[in-house]
This record gives sequence, C-alpha cells and structure tokens, in this order.
Amino acid sequence: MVSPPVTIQKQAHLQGCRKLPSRGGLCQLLQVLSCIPNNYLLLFPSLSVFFQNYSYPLILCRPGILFSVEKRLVEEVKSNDTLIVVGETGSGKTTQLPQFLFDAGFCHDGKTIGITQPRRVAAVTVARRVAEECGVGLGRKVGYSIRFDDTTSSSTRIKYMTDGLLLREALLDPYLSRYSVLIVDEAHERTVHTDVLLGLLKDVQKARLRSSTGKESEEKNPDSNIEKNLQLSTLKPWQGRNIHPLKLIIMSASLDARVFSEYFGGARAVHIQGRQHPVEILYTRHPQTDYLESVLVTIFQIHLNESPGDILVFLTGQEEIESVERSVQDQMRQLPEGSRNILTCPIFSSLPSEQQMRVFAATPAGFRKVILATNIAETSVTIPGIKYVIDPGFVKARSYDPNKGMESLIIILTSKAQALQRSGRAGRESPGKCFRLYPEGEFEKLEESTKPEIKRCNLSNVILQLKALGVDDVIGFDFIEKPSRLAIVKSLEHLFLLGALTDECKLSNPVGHQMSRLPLDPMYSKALIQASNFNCLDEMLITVAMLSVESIFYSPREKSEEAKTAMKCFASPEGDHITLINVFRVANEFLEKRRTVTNKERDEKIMRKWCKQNFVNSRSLRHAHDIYRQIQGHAEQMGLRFASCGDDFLQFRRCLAASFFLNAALRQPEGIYRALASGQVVRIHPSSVLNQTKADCVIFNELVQTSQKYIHNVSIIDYLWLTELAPQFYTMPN
DNA sequence: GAGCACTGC
Repeated sequence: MVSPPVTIQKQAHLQGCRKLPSRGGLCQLLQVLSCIPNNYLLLFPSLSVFFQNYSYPLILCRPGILFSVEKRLVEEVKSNDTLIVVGETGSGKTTQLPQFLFDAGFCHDGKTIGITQPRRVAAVTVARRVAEECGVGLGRKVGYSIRFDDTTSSSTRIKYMTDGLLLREALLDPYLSRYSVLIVDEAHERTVHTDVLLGLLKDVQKARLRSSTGKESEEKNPDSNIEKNLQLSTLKPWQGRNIHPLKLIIMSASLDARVFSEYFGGARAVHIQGRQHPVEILYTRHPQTDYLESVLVTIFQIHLNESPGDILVFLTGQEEIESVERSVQDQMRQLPEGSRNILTCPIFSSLPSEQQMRVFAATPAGFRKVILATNIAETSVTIPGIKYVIDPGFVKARSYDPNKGMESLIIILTSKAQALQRSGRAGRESPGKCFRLYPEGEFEKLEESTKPEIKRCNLSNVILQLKALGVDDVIGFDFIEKPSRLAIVKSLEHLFLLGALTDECKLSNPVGHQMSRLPLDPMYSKALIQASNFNCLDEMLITVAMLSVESIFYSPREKSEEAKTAMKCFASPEGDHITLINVFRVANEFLEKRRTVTNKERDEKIMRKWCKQNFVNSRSLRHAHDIYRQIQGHAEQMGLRFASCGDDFLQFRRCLAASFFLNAALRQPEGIYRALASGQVVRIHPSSVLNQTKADCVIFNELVQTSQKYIHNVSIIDYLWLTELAPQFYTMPN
C-alpha cells in the first residue's frame, strides 16, 4: 500500500533564491534569454534584486539591450588585475571567457591562459569542447593537463587543468611565469586545493606586479613568502627580465561572490546571467519524522500525478540507496498494472562503472526513471532528462578532529547553497520542480554555505606543501578562511614527528623536501622513504598505491558471502597491507600471462573480468596501477634504493611500524583496542582480514568514527618495534 | 559482524 501523500505547500520561488519580483519586464527578459546566440550573454540591472547584499558594482547596461559581453569582459580584465566573475549555470563562462581573452591578445609572447577546475572530468570535457569550438585538435592551441594525462604541447595557449596540478606546478615555478591569466573556476566549491591556490595566487600576483614595475607596489609586503622563497632559491631564468603582471579571474556561483571580492581587497565583480530554466520549489507543510518514508511517498506522488520526466533523489549513502530501491520495487508491485512503469537507477561512487552508466542511458518509452543518488549527482555527474528533484536535505559529511586524529563520517543537514545546487538539477533541460522534504522555515535556518573543506580536514599535506612553497609562517598565511590554530599546530607536530620538519620548523633536508615532492599523504611518503632502508621498497610502493585509492574490494549486499570467499584467496594472516600486495601481484601475474602486445582493449576487458570474478573494484585497481607507476618514477628520481623483501615480510612489517607508529593500537582484555597516540577505544573494522583475530599490537592507516570508532587497514606488529624504531615518540617505561 | 559523500597530487 502506498501511504497517504505528504502535504506539500507551494512556494513561488525562482531557483529558491529570493521570491521572484512580479515585474513584467524581467519576465520578458528571461524569455529573451533563450534565443541569445552563444557568444552573447546578457547583463542587465534588474538582476541586482537578487544581489541586494552586494556592496560592489555589477556591470550594468540598459535593460533590453543585448550587449557584446565579449568586449565588455575583455575591458574589465584589462582594467582590473583581479576580477570576480559571478556566472550562473549555463552562462558559458568556462568555455567562452578564455577564448575572448585569447582573441584579445592575452597570449602574446607565448604566454598561456590557465583555467583550473576542481575535478578531472570537468577539465577534460571543457577542454574538448573548446578545442572543438576553436576548430583545432586537442593539444594544439587548446589542451588539458591532469594527473596521468597531459595533452598539452608547446603550442598550447588555453590550458585547462585541475587545481591540484597547478599547485604542483607552483613547486617547480613559484612565479607561475608561463601564465598571463589564471582563471580559478568553481571557486565557491571551496575545495582544499582551491583555498590554498587562492592564497598562493594572491601572493604570486603581488610579487609579479613588483617585478614587472621594477619598484615596490603600493601594497608593500616585505614578508611576501614568494619573495623570501626567491631570495633563497637559485637564479631563475627570467631574472633580470620583466615579468608580466598576472591577471587573476575568480569564477564563482552567486551566493559566495562577496567573500572572494573582500578577500582580494574589494576586487571588482561582474555578473553573467545563465540560461537555466525556472525550477519551482515545493516544501512540506510539517517536518518529516522519517525522511526515507517521505522520499517513497513523494516518488509515487510525482509518478502518479505529474507529467512525464525523470526523478532524481538525493540520499546519503549506499545503504540508504539500496534500501529505498528495494522499497520502490516492492510498492510498485501494488500499483495498477499500467502504473508499474518505474525504472530505478542507483548511482554512487563505489558502484562499478558499468552499473553507473545505466543512469545515462535513455529512458525507454513509457517509463519513468527514478535515479537514487548520493552527492555524486550534485556536481560530479550531470544526468540528462531530470525534471523532478527530491531533496530530503541531508548529506553524509566527513570531518576531522585534530585532537583525536580521527575522522568522522556523519549525516548532517545540507547548506542553502547545496539545496540550491540540488534544485538546479531539475532545470537543465526544461522547467522543473524540486520537492524539499522539510518546511520552508527550516530552509531559512540552514547554513548559507557548506563549511570549507580546509576547516574540516587533516592539514598535514597542506602544511607540507606550503612549507615547500617557501611559506615559513603557516599560521600567518593569508588563507581566505583560516583553519583553527589547533589544527595547524597538530599538523606541524605530526610533520615534525615524521621527520619532515626540523626543530626550527623548516623543511628538513633531504626527507622533508623529498616528502613534499611525492603526491601522497605525508605518512605514506615517509613509509616509502623508509622502505629502502628496510629492503622492501617494491612492497611499500604497491602498498601506498593501494592505500591511496578507494576501497579495492567491492561487495554488493546480495553477494556478500561470495565476496568474502573471494577475498580469502588473497588474505594474509599478518594483515591488510600484505593482503593488498597479494591482490596487486596476483592481478599483475594474471595479466602478464594473457597480455597481448597489440590489443590493449582486450587486455582491459580481461582485467575487468578478473576483477569481477574476484570482487575487486577494477577502477580502483587501475588507479592503483597508475599511482604505482607514477610513484615509481619519483622513487627513481630520488635515488631510492630499489629492493624487494620477497616472501620475508618481517622487514616490511617493521617498516610499517617505523612509518605508521602514530597509528598503533594495543589489544585490551575485552578484545577491543586502545589507540596509543590518543588513548581512544577503537575496534578493527569488519572488512579487515584481522577482524576477530587476537593480535596484541597492530598499526592501522585510518581511524574513522561511524556507528563506532573503527580502524581500517590493519597489520600485526611487535610492540617492542615501536620503542626501537620510533624512539622520538615511544620510550620504554622505566 | 559492519557498511564509506565527493574531489585531488
């Protein structure tokens, strides 16, 4: 039986932002928008009603007049060193602006325009599209560069890349001298990389301005980290020559633009109208006690009462998705035969790619697709055909407690910005509806935007990077939003204990410098450097590669027994680390035996089949191979001594103890464990091969609180190794 | 005997 419908209260909102003012003129203009040619964007003053809080000027032009945005934007970039571009979805800012700037001569003297994206897939797809629009092959004038995949050449002038990659480039070229313009796209997402990049670019811009004018700029900053770094560094090839000033463009969604403008000293902001279809927002009249039940009711309410169009439901995790999917199937059977035309499609990141692809397939005629998704559908993938969005208003969020050194993964309320982003998914192809499963009053109480990642993650990697960039005073670094002092101090302490920092808090030589060059978690970098002393570099290379990817084993709920049996073939009694090495090696041997020289596609197919049979996630394994190869290259460059310990894993486990000593745990009488560094009571996660074994002392890689405090990736060590191999942290009791 | 949103070098 379908439960009685949730009462839905109607609200007239445009994209949930502010109530749409009843102005005939504005509505007419919105209609005009749909027939504007690609290289024209509309800017008009009526929109300022949506931005009443803004103190900085918007570009205004007379309403109703189409304005060549190209000319106007280029002028703005020429007259402002930093520009904030508020671009709505569908405004074409990411694809068009770099082309405008190229045509306006910003690539003279072989300079490049760089555009950063938080996600790999965005960098690739946008670059492809722009190359096509320019009528050139990818890698000529237009290219992209992401980890493991660089299509740029010496002739590339418009370069799309991930923000993390640009940060790495800054380690090699602190002035970022090849770029005349850098565009930071999707800045409002506030990933760690974006935040660090913004602080860095602000500094680079100042330093370049000073170098190019040959005198101190007005905003004199004798403490500029870049300057200090350059003073310390060896002569750069461009020294003595003028460096062009750096133009910075920060592109952001509307709600957060003011933060960026203020951060860049009141930088000018311009607004570009998008071409999103209107989305009607509906709220429930009362708070819902069981949101999964409300989801079900709403799905069927839409299915039975609304016009055709697919439904996108935002849920928090795999378990919720699988449970809702079963319930939809069950309830559908009770509908009249003519209404049983629902097709459910789950999508979440750990779902194998082939199954993910189902959401992109065209909906068969006469059917309605119900997509049950995690946050993956919020920004990472765009699913066509969505007309209805159901948003219960929850998200599973990761946060980090620097004091306990523990991550937690808990379900929290979404932010307003997130709710807005979700509802926007209903208006990409036609007008749509978004059903928020909470009352409107609750929406008003939500946080404006999601807490920036930098305030809720382990900062060790960020601090190490900053140190490598020459930022000595990390606590004083000009973050757009400062992480807590405690979090920074804890990370400094952590890096010191790993030997990356000296007593004076400087990068140590060579260990600290080596660690900062490796694209790994600092603890894994340390393990790698240690490994050549323990004659197990090859084993450790495999281990850190396997630990750096999403979970290697895939176990769908309905086949959990089979999956467990498959895993036993690889299991080592000594722990998860050696188990991971076994998977990597067995997969490699299997492929070596069947590898063909000519048919790469066939090889991949064979590998996918092997993965499926062994309940291994093929995407993760492929990713681990890529990382392995990349890190192997680094290890060679660093001159680390290559060696394998063969079947004698004792040295390898000693190396684990020497590297992960901060993550050691001792068995307690009741069978639980106590983490030595923080004193917390923890349990071995049930997915570990050591679950239900009785090892006295273990090391682990992650401590995550979900329903309990679980340690993941666990291996057995000898307690005495800790005092022997990490005396800086453990001393023998007298 | 539990279950893990997403991204990146």
